Amino acid sequence: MARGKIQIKKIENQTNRQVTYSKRRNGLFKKAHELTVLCDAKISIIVISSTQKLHEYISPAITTKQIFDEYQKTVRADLWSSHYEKMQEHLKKLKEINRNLIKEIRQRTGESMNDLEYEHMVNLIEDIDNSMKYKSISSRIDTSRKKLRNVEDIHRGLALQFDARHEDPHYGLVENEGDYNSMLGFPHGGPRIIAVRLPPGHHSHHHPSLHSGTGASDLTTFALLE
Amino acid sequence: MARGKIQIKKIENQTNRQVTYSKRRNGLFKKAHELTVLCDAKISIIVISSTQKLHEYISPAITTKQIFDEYQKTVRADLWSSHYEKMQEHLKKLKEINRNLIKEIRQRTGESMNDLEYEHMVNLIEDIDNSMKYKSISSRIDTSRKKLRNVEDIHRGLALQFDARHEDPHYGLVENEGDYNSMLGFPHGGPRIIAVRLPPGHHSHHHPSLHSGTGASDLTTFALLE
DNA sequence: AACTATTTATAAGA
DNA sequence: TTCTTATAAATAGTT
Repeated sequence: MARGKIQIKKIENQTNRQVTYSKRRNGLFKKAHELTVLCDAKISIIVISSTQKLHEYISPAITTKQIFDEYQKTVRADLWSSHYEKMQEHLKKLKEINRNLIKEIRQRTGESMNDLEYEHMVNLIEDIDNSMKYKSISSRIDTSRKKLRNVEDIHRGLALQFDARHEDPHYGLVENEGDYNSMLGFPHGGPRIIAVRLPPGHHSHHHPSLHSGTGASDLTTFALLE
Repeated sequence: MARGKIQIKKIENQTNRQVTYSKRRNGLFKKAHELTVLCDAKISIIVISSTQKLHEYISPAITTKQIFDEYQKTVRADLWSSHYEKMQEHLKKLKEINRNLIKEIRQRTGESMNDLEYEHMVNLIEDIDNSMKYKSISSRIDTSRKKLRNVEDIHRGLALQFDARHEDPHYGLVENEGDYNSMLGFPHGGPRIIAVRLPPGHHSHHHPSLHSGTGASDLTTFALLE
């Protein structure tokens, strides 16, 4: 940037490169320090030269470790965001499948589900959909996970009921539900849903299930790990 | 740096500071990237604004974690260097004490130690002193530690012999030997030296001890954890 | 390590 | 935010 413009590409001349490295590294650190002072920022710079020598700049009143801890926190938050978005997509798929299942079940079983139950389910799904539009993570994630579990609940219950009658539903079931839990540090599997077949006539008191009470199958789903 | 010079001190106007922060941060990252390309360097920059927002620059083909690992390695190496220097100082003190002890013992016990043994000891100490002048760490540290142990060996043996006769030696014994071992990740205490009193007439085959065979005390030192 | 001719960055204003 | 532009700073090539 002086006495002639240069291209930004590796300087092949070794001596030249060394000189430029030293000059520009100092320039970089100076700029960093100015930014620190002018804007009350905290900056960590670590530079490793082509010869593996290490230089660092660190703002006063902070340590490199502190900055790195902060960085790690943020990265984790970003993972959460991306996880959250994946959850939303997943939910969307489940919602679609559920609609199809409900529709199919209504068509196949006639009035196996009454209008009130149907409304309830649709409203629940809308509710979930709306609640997922909020992006704030931490305070809502538990609620969201519960709702997701409920949707899965419904989904599995319906799918099982459905399977009981149709061997090949031809629905685009979500094949890979995503291993969200391991991303979040849960042991493998994480919170689980289980479906149990109860004796005919038995109805759970714990869980106001949405499953239709008709037909031969009498499935009730339970959320584990509550 | 334009339309008027500014002082490098915190910009009090909030809006202004925000604008400058954004501009200069971009400038800093651009400079960093140029340095990366021109000089084949690896750079990590993490900036935390006064409002705790975090931005980062990282050179292509590397991760922040890798850079930080490298940084930690270097820091550890620096700790080693400083540890090594402390060891050298410690050795110096031990050496001085040993000289005094030897001198004292010679004076007090006459020919309890013959000239050959004395020469041997002095040469050993000189040898240690010389070897400690080399600063390369890793390849020599084990040797050095062994030699330190030997000096401690001698020191303790002499001190014990001496104490056996003089309750108050008035020597400036090193009071705090420094917990080097815990710095180096050894469990507490690390390699130890123990002095045992053997039955009169018994002489160890394992350890050509330098202690004088005269007098009532017959102490032999053993290095543990070999 | 200095020295400068130039390029680049950027402060203030729009 | 983005653009403009006068001016301050950085720096490439040279000594």
